[in-house]
Amino acid sequence: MTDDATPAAAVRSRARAEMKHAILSAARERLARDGAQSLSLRAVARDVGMVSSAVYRYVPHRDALLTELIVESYDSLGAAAEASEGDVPRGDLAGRLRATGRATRAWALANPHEWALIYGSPIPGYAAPDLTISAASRIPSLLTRMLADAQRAGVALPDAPPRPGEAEALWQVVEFFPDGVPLETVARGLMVYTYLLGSVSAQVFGQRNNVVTEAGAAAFFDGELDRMAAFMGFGDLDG
Amino acid sequence: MTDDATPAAAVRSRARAEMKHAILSAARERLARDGAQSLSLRAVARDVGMVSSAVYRYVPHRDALLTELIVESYDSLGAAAEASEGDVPRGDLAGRLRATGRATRAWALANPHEWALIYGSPIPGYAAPDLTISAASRIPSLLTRMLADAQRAGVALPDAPPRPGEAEALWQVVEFFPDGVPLETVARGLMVYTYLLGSVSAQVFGQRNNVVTEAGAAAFFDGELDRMAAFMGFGDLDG
DNA sequence: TGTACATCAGTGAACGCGCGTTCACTGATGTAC
DNA sequence: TGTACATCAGTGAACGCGCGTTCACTGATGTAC
Repeated sequence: MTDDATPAAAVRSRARAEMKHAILSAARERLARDGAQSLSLRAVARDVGMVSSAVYRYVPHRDALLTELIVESYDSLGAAAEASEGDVPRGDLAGRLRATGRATRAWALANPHEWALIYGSPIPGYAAPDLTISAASRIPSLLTRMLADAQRAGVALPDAPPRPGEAEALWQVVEFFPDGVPLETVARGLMVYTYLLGSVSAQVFGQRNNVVTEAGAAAFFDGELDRMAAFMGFGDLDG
Repeated sequence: MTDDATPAAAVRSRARAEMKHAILSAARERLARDGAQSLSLRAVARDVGMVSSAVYRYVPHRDALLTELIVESYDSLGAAAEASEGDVPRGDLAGRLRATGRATRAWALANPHEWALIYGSPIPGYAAPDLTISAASRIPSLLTRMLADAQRAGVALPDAPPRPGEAEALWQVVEFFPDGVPLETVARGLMVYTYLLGSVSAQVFGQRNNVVTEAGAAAFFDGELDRMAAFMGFGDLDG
């Protein structure tokens, strides 16, 4: 991408990259502090010590800035979850799910505005480009890998007679799984993912205020994860 | 509240009430069309054919308008869910859960901005007053009533050895249940509620685009509800 | 080595917009004597 | 019955703010001959 044909060009393009990085950092900090609604190009320009119009040398428009932050957020969360999950022995499926869930929750509580940006209400007028869609897949990938590993290891995965319409509804998800994973397992896998996002959102967005005590929130979330692991056929907590 | 001591005063207070109603209607329409972000007092004033400052005769400030819309939304959703759930025979617990879930989903898809207002990312700078908290309890009440009915009817509710920290975490929820409902049931009940909000949000906010087919979304949601019913000990789909 | 030219990051002013909220006011209506 | 007064919904102008985006420009730096 960068034109490094001459030393001077290399210097220029490095400076450009640094400037762009500074802009993104400032935007990231704004987002973390005030949320996506107050993220304006003018504010970012101010933070970085520029006149607002100068930012347009680096970012074509406000939405592009948002897109970059969305991708960064997905990646930051994905990396955190992968790191935690990777520390668990491959055979401990419930442990891998627990690590993924805990890392997701911890990241979300530490970065509530970023969480809201990627999993909260859609931003009016903003259409997420395809770029963001692939960045969103790191957590789902962890889950599908668990299920694939489980199947390879011969763990008995949830199975049941097919429900009407479900095969059609889920064909796009089914394609991500190796052959032979039961449809029931695919459906439950998507449910576990749905549950994970739902529970973490409930916690981050304050929907559990006056419901779950602050002191007990982490312990209850562990319980939720273990029950979801049982629901998924990892371990036998479900009795 | 209204001062109807004289006929004239009655006319005045009726006119006042009508005007306030018109303002709220306009605000509700704005919210439904453009979302909470674009809900401004000035826009509402325009819609209702007033100068912006006149609205202050009826609404003390923008946040109060938001609060009224939040309460209205909770009530509208609660009424819809109660109506559907009420049509199901009391003994059919899985059916009651399914009706509640379907009504919630239908309401949310029909009123996505209202859904986002009450269950989406928090609005920056807005602190929900207590008023909204009680309005939020109609759906949870439906769920606790199902569980109370189940217990009264002698249905075997989920039970398990207590998990560390969970009794402490959930004592505020436990208080809503009749004595003798197992802690495991309370925990799962909260999980079903969490799941309901999470799944509906995922659908309303477009997080299932390219995941679940549009044609199959309703069918898959039915499957989710049935699995949650089984998780709750309603019926024996769980095997 | 020296000069004319090209590049391009950053400036500053401006356009046109919308917002929440305040304030002194008008003018219609009803009330009290 | 008639007049002075009180009430109060709605007006219009203003304050002070922030936003995204455009555009002609300056001035430093590097390039080509």
